[in-house]
Amino acid sequence: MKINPNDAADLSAQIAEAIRDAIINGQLIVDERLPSEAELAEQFDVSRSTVREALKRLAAQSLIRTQRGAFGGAFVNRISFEEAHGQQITTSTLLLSMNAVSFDVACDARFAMERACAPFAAEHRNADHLATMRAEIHRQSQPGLSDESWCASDVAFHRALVDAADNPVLSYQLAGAVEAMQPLMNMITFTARSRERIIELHTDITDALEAHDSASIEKSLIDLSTYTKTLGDDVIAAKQKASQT
Amino acid sequence: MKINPNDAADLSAQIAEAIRDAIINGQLIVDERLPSEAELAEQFDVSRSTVREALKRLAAQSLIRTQRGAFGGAFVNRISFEEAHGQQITTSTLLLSMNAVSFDVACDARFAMERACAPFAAEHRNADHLATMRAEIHRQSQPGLSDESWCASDVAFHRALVDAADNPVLSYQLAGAVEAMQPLMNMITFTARSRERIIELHTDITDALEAHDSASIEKSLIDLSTYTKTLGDDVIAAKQKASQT
DNA sequence: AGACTTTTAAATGTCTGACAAATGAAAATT
DNA sequence: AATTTTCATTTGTCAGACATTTAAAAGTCT
Repeated sequence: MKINPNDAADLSAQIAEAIRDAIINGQLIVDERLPSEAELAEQFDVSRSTVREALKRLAAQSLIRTQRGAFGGAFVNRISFEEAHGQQITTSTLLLSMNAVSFDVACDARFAMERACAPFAAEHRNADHLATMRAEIHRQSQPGLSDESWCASDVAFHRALVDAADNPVLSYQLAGAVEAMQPLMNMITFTARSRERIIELHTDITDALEAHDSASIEKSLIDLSTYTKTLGDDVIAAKQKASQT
Repeated sequence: MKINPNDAADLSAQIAEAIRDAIINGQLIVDERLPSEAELAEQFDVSRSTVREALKRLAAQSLIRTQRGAFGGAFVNRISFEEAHGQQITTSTLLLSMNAVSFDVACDARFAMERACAPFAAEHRNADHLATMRAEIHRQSQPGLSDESWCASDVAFHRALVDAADNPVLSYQLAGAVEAMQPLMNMITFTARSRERIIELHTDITDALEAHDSASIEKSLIDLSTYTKTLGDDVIAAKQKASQT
């Protein structure tokens, strides 16, 4: 492994990149042990601190894990769906909150992706998924539920729908999108009437899922998306009106 | 900012987490300057090296950027779609290559998400998108095109379709999924006949897009998904047969 | 006064050397 | 044979030093 001296970036960034490339193109395989920090320092002709900073960068991306002690060291990490999922949520959440993404755009994206898994969910859903969804609907129908609990239940409901597709790649992508939307959804204050309408649609979705009726699931999701956007627009309109006075 | 001394993790990981939390929940806003490394070291009561390792972790996630010199320092970074996209590709690519995701599962996920943006693409596509797609189709139809160039052109084609939806959130999510699939797609050796069939479907998709016909786009995408899975299964079957003899 | 150059202070980047703590293998002991 | 102890290796942390970069501040010239 060599580093490009022309590159203007920091040494630790260059070294991290070199190792990352080695992992991506298979020169370093899962669970393989990297040379010790001292050895890497010698190989790259830098100090141990610089190597350590490079390794921390890789650790932050779950590309390696480290273990102390004799026969410890840095090992190439098999990144799990769980880890990737967590990183995706962090990234997506910040992306949405920092880039003034409009509620409509985010909503469109979210429900479009959710709709994408409808055919698979309709085919692979089992009793557990249906039970989870009905349980969440029941919770949602309880009066006096706080906005926070309502939103958490909403996430759980949609998470179950996504998981019903029984496709880990879809679950990882979609659950990330749904959870990243949470801060935006929390903006909305759900009135008793709007909750009622959403519960109706949730029930429609669950019924259609039980009936393996993909088209109806998609139709209800479109309705839900439209309705959610309406709620969001109302909140924004109310805010603008308030700021004008 | 305080760190939890009960936590068993490394100090640098704890500090990174504390700062990350401060960014996520808005205590640190975009472009705000963090205290200098020396000040952070004092605040957290650790050495400067430890603080630096924490900052490198955050930099690896594009949460901060650093600038040298007087009035330099670490600044909260407004993460761009571009950066998020790059990270997503790295993560997704490794996730797929390291976790033995079956070709069918990945294919299903990819085309399902692409189908999700069909309605939006049908509505928002402009002449540029169509021109890009037709140009890629033309390139694909040239004889003697290497497998690599073929795949690159395929990515560009689908990228244009996704971008036609004119939804940055969808683009970011989907383009990541499409590109992450590339290493799996490269597994397939496209014969002249299979290329011909794919070009046919690409043309159908482009025609439907031009006609604002969302349903036809979706239908062609399903056909393309089915056909691609067939090709993948053939390769796998051929490999198994070869390994048995 | 305004434009240009030089100085300077502050900050990150890198290096060196040291010690602490963990950990599994090997050696010693019972 | 089982248990305990020793020990070498490796990461985690610290302290201090110097190099490099950078923009503001001070100085200089027209």
